[in-house]
Amino acid sequence: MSEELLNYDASKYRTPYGYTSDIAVFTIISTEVGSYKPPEKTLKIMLIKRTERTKEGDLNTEGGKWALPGGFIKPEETAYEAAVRELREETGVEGLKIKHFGVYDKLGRDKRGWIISNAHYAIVPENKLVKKKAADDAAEVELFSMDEVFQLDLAFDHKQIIDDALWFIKKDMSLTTLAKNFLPKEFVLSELQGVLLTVMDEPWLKLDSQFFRKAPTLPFIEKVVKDGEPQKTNRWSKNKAQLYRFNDFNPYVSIYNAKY
Amino acid sequence: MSEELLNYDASKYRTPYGYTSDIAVFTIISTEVGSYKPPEKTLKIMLIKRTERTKEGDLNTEGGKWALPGGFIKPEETAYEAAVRELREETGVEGLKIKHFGVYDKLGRDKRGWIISNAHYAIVPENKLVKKKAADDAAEVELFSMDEVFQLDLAFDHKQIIDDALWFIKKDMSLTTLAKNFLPKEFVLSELQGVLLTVMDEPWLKLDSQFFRKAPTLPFIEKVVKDGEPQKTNRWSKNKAQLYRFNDFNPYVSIYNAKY
DNA sequence: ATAACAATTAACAAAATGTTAACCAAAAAC
DNA sequence: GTTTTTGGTTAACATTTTGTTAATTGTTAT
Repeated sequence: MSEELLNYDASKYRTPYGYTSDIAVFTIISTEVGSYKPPEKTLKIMLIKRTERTKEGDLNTEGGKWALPGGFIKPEETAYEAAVRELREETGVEGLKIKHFGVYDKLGRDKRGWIISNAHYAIVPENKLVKKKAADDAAEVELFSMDEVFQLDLAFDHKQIIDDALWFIKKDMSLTTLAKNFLPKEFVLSELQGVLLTVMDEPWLKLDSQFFRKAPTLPFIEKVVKDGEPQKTNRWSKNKAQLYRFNDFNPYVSIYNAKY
Repeated sequence: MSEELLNYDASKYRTPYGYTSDIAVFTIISTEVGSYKPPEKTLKIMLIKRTERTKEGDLNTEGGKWALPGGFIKPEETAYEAAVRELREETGVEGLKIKHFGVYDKLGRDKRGWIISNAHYAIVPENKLVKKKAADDAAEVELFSMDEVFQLDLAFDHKQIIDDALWFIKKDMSLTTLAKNFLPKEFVLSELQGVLLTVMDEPWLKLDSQFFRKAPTLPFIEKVVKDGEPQKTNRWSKNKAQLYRFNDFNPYVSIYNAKY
């Protein structure tokens, strides 16, 4: 560490004006498209609308614009803890996958001064989001598709943050069993396929015959079996389909032994 | 002061006491083990020793301990820019791969107060590090192997940061062409293999016959050809070996179509 | 010369993949 | 109540990619 740290002189080095935790909350919404058809799935992000005025009646910073949920971090908590807290306050949901993916610290990103944002993404299974409620300073909470969100005039640099979040979520979906956070405990292969396709677009995923042949051999999912009987459902289709669940196998891949 | 700034109630939210950028600088050191033998490669990390006392003669925070290079970020720069600057100051090298990988913000990690560290890793090809020089407040600069570093009593939470950095570098080595940052522009397959093995430990990489058959087909490296003639070298061996270089193919892998 | 050695290259059986077609049970249509 | 359609799943098979072992090549050390 350089000179600064040793002879730390607060007057010499300005301290940040604030440290915030922002969360890009993603969910996948299923819309019924007909009975006994797999529903259409769309990736959505939750945004809140900033109030025009503060409680004191002053004009609010970036008021009226849509923004990521989040807020100032208290000294006694970490950004991750703040994200957990904020997410609970905004959506009423706990125990979700939350992950840090970046820091936004460019001077000027927030007109109030030098404010650092520690950005996270979170995955909410769609059924959990019914409990969502507008929080203290949020006039409205709404879900937007990715197409919609990039049409909006977002607060601060939140467009950039969402862009990056989307990139990370795509990457994590390809490389980890992140998909399980979008799915019920026990699911059918077509549900998994649907989730993957909302985020990734590998062409072979769309080819049912290939996906349905390969998927059962994946080491991180397994058939649900009860009393020796494979469990099936006809949740989505006329024909009974095998239920699967994620096990705790940790997949590992590398570009040096992948196929191309 | 803008209107926004006035409405900001600083008393409500304490501000961090400082915002630092720390860099885990990795390099791979080759030690000759005999002529015409591929040298032994070891992953090393660069640490600096904090001085016992500040220039004013006061006891230095965490003085005498080994620490990651880094320092306070100025409001007008981003953490990334600070990392670039610090790395130049500490090693005299520019244009290197630097990547953010985490934030450390737990209260108590730095005894001086609420200080947030934005952590990066950097990759330095070994020949570049000869230019290293002790910087202003660093009594010493030294390279440590991973075994050595975890024996040391490091300053702050830098042990944790290095642990995490190592994890990220392993991951990035598997999933990106990060290896090219450890290698010269044109390299031989055994050099690539050596670099990969210092960080990853996939068993098949060690099997020469498999590695040497697969590697030439990897889409992101290509044979160096000049005037129709494949370029070869006998840098490391008696027999001439084909030179390769990375091209700009961007490899993409996924756990859903990998082999296991 | 010849043995040793690193760096390939060849050969070939075993496994995985891409592709097309068949199968099956339950609705839905007739 | 028979037939058709639909989603989920298997079967079959040619093609490609692996894992493994052996052979080849050019260069030094002896």
